[in-house]
Amino acid sequence: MDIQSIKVACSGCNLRELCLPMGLKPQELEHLDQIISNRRRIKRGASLFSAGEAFTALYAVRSGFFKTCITSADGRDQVTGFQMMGEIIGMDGIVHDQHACDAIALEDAEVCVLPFDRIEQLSREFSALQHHVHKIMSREIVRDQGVMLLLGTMRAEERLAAFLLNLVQRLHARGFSQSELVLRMTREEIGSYLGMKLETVSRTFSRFMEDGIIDVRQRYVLIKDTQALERLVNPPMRN
Amino acid sequence: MDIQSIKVACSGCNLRELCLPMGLKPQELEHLDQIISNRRRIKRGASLFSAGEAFTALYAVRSGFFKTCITSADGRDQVTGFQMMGEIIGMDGIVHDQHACDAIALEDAEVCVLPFDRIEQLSREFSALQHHVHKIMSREIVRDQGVMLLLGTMRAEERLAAFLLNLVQRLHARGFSQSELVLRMTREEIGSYLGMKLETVSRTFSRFMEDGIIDVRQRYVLIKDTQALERLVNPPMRN
DNA sequence: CGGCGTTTTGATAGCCATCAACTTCAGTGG
DNA sequence: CCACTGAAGTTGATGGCTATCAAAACGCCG
Repeated sequence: MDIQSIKVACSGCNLRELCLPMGLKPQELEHLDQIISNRRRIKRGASLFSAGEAFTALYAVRSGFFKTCITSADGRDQVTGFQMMGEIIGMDGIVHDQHACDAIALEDAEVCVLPFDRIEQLSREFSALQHHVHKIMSREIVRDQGVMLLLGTMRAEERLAAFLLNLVQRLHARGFSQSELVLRMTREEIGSYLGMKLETVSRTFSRFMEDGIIDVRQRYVLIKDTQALERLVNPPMRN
Repeated sequence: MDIQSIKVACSGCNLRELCLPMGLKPQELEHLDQIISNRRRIKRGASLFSAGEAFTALYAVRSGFFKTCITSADGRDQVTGFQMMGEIIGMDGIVHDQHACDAIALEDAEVCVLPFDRIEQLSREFSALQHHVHKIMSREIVRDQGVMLLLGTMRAEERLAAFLLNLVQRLHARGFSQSELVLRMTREEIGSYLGMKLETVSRTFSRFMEDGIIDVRQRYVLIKDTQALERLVNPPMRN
C-alpha cells in the first residue's frame, strides 16, 4: 500500500467520526474510499472555489481553515461561515450547477474532493450514506437559521459571545481546548460574519477583557469565564 | 377517478412546474403521486409543525402562506422565512429528526404531506428525483445566505426594498402581478424577518410612499417604480 | 357599535458606524 | 541582526440610524 492510497482513505482518516463518514458502517466506508478521488492543497489566501465557477464537487476540510463569503452586485461582502476540519463546503453550488459563494483559505489548507455525481450515485446504493448527506445539508440550513437569529436580534456583545462559544465548542469537538483558541480570521472578517464593523469587534473584545471574561492578545483568545459568555448570549430572560 | 385521488396527484397539480415535480418526466411523476399520501389543512394562526416535534415529512405548500421562525432560549424570536404555494417546508428537521423551527400559517392553508422516508426511498430509484431534492435543499441554503447578506450589510430601506422585490418576483412566477401584492404578514413579522422593529418597517413604507415609489394601504402594496426599488437594493456602487 | 389588534407618527435616546490617529505585529531585505 | 514597511488591531471623538417609548388613528370582527 503506497502512501498515496493511505492518504485518501476515509476509513483510515482521523476525522472520520466528524466528517462525511460519520456513523457509516465499515462496508459503506470502503465505498466512500472509492469516491474520494483526490486531495487538494490551498495556500493561505487562495480560493477553493469562487462564485460563478462550475460546481462539480463538495469538499471536506482536512486541515486548515476556510471562510465562505458572498458579494452582492454593488460590492458588499458578507462572510457566511467559517469552516474547520471535518466540515463540508460547497453545497451552495448544487442548485444552479455553479457556486454561489467564494471559499477562501484563511491558512494553508487541504481538502478532500468529493465529486458530487459520485456521491449521488453511491447515495442511491447505500441509504445510510444518502441519509447522511441529507443530514449534512439540513445541518447547514439549521446553522444558517441560527446566524439569522444572531444577525436579526442580537447586539454586538451578544454576537461576539455567541461567535466565541460556537468556535470553541467546535474546536473542542475536535480535541482542542475548551477555553483557549487562536483566531484564524481578522477582525474585519469576524465583523463581516457578525454584521458589525471591525472597530466594534475590537472594542467588544476589549470590553470583554476589561470585564475579566477573556484574555485577548491579537489572534490568541483565552476564555476565562465561559458562563459569563453564555449569560451574554442568553440573558436571564427578556420579555 | 374520485375527487380524492385527483386532489392528491402531483401529475395533475397546477403547481407542478414550481413545486417538487419540477422538471420530472411523466413516468417519474407517477411515482411521486404514490408518496403524496395526503393533504393537511392548517387554519390561520395554527402551526404546521413546531420546534422539537418529531420530523417525519416535508411539506409542499399547496395554498396559503406560511412563516417559519425560531425562538432562542431567552425568548427572542426570528422569522427565518415566508413560504408561498409551490415551496417546500421542513428541511430543518432532517438533521436531528426533529424540527428546529415553527411553521405557522399566516392564512388558511393547505399542504401536501411528503413522508421523508418515502422521498428517500424513491430518490434511490430515480436519480432525477434525487438530484431535484438536493437542488431544493441547496436552494434553501443559498436563500439563507442571501438573507445573511441582507441582515449583515443592508440598512432599513435597502432591506425592505429587497423584501418587496423578492415577494413580487416569487408571486409573479406564480402568475400574479409584478407590481401589486397583498402582504400576508404583519409589520412586526416583516420586521422580525428583516431584523428591524415594526415601527421602522412602517416608517420605511411611509418614506417609500412619500418618494412615490410605492402605494401602501395597510396590507395592500402597489409598486409604482420597480427600478427605484432595485436602485435601493443595489446602489450604483459603493466602494 | 364597541373593543382590540394593527398601523402610523412623533419625540428621544442609545448603539454602533464612521473618521481619524496611533500602536502592534509580521514579513522582508539590507 | 535590525531597520523598514504595510497590514492588522486598538482607541478616541462624533454623528447617524434605528430602537424605544408614547399616543393616536385605523380597520377588523363579533
